[in-house]
Amino acid sequence: MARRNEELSLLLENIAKLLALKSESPFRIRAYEEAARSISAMAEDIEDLHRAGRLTDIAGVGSSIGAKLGEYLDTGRSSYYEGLKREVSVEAADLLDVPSIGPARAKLVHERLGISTVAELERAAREHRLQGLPGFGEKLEDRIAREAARVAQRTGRMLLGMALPAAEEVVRLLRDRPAVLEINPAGSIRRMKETIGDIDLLVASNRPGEVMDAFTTLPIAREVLARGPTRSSILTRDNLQIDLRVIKPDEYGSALQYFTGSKDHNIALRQVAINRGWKLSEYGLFDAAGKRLAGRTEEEVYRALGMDWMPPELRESRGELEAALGHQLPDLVALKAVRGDLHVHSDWSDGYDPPERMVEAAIARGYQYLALTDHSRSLGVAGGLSIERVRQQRRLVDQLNQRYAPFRVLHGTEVDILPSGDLDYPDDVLAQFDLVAASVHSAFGQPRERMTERILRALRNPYVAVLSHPTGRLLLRRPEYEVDVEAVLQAAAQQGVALEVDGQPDRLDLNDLWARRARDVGVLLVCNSDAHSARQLELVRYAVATARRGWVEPRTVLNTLPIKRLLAHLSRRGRKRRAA
DNA sequence: GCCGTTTTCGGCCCGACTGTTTTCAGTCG
Repeated sequence: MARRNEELSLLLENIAKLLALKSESPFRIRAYEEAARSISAMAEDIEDLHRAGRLTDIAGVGSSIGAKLGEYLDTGRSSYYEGLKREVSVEAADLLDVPSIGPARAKLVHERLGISTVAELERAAREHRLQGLPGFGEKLEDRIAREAARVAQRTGRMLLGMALPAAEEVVRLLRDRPAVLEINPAGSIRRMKETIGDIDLLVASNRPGEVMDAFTTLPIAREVLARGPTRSSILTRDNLQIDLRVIKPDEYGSALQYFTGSKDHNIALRQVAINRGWKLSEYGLFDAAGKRLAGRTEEEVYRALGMDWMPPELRESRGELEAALGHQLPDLVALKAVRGDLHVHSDWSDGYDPPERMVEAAIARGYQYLALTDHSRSLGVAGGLSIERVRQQRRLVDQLNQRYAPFRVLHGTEVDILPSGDLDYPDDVLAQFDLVAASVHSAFGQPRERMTERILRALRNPYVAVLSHPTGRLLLRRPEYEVDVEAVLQAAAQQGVALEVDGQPDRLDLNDLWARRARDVGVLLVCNSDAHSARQLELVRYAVATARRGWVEPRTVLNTLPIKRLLAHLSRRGRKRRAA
């Protein structure tokens, strides 16, 4: 099913924005914002909670917000939101997307100048019509003009797969400078969230001036947006904004913790400190007398609060604090635990590199095995393989196995699940593959029941070992298709089919929340790159990161198995299922 | 608007920066 949590979260965020424009009580506004965050972050499906009459169990949702959510879920509308929209210009809420524009300034320009859109704001700033307003000077106006122009052309959030390499590039360029003692990405990048708003870097140094000089003069810096003693921002050639902060070495741990977030995690963590009569900030952990208890390292901060240090991927306020307090954090799957990739394409279908190069790249990564899974015949646009081509490829795979032994090449297929639920090859062809992964690439618009039955039918095929990118979403472009994922999880558990966590940055499918649910249900997962070139084998890191965000441990990840045990697993379950 | 092993009222994470001011409001993370 398409989870509606984001939709409801957005509704509350929009209400919060309109309330801000009305200069409502900041606490009321924050209540809506916090409820929105809870709903977006929680693992449960909000529709399930609503059916169970448990909406007010959600942190930050009381009777009033609960009733509004209920109304929206029942009727698809919110009379409260619609009333607000009549009262306040909805477009004006977009002004809040412009940095340096908050509720007060948005309200002011809206009421005094009738400005409702970002484009109007930009024009007004360029025509110097803002300067007369109270609190607006030349510099602010200039800044608004630039920021509004950027917002007008940008798309908002970016993929982790775009943000992380940019951040790592800056880390590489700065880490060997003498003034840089430590440097890390912080924020949602460090937590490996699937999309990123801002790229934040943290540096520990006693010589901030030198660090800022180095940062603002980097060759990749196209423009310096701000330069201060502790914080600077650049715009890269790729039009990405990167913020860098310099921290005193003694405070680096608490600062890294603080700027890594998530915000919800930090609020909850501060509460743990407060409960002990202490205070936690980015400068350290302090007792009631103001004595500093911790701050040099993150480990120190968490330990002083009675917890184990936890990987950033867990810090989403989804139970990790309780687990850390009870010393029961999961042993997360790590990239180095992956022994092979079970989903890659070669130039036989829509990949870029020939099978040999894919194999060599896999060997170079230290893998024991690789499954070539080119597309099946009906996927014409992707060069899907005819049955004859499948036979030819089998011979090539046999040769590759001789040539690269003991490395093991599995002859696989990413076979299309046709709209009927039939697979794109007959069983006698499927029987000849070492590994069959099935996936949906067509008829995305099928109604929920039909799509669900289509996928369940594919899962019942005894040759199918993996379901690839199970929900079909493309981040920032296309939502998941309508499918009862819970039913798919249950069927996969029952049939012993592994569900993929696809590492393509715009897929990350299953996502972290479904991966966690899969873990809880006892479904086997597989972290794949879905590489379409040798270079893309590295995308498996995003699959692993997504699984880690889902609390997944190595024992439930198929491709952490060494080759012998993997082959044993595939043949054992194959025999059992064909017998059944 | 939410919330409660101090509570059903009175708090709500907290500090820095910027630009505008001349002591502070607004914004941000």
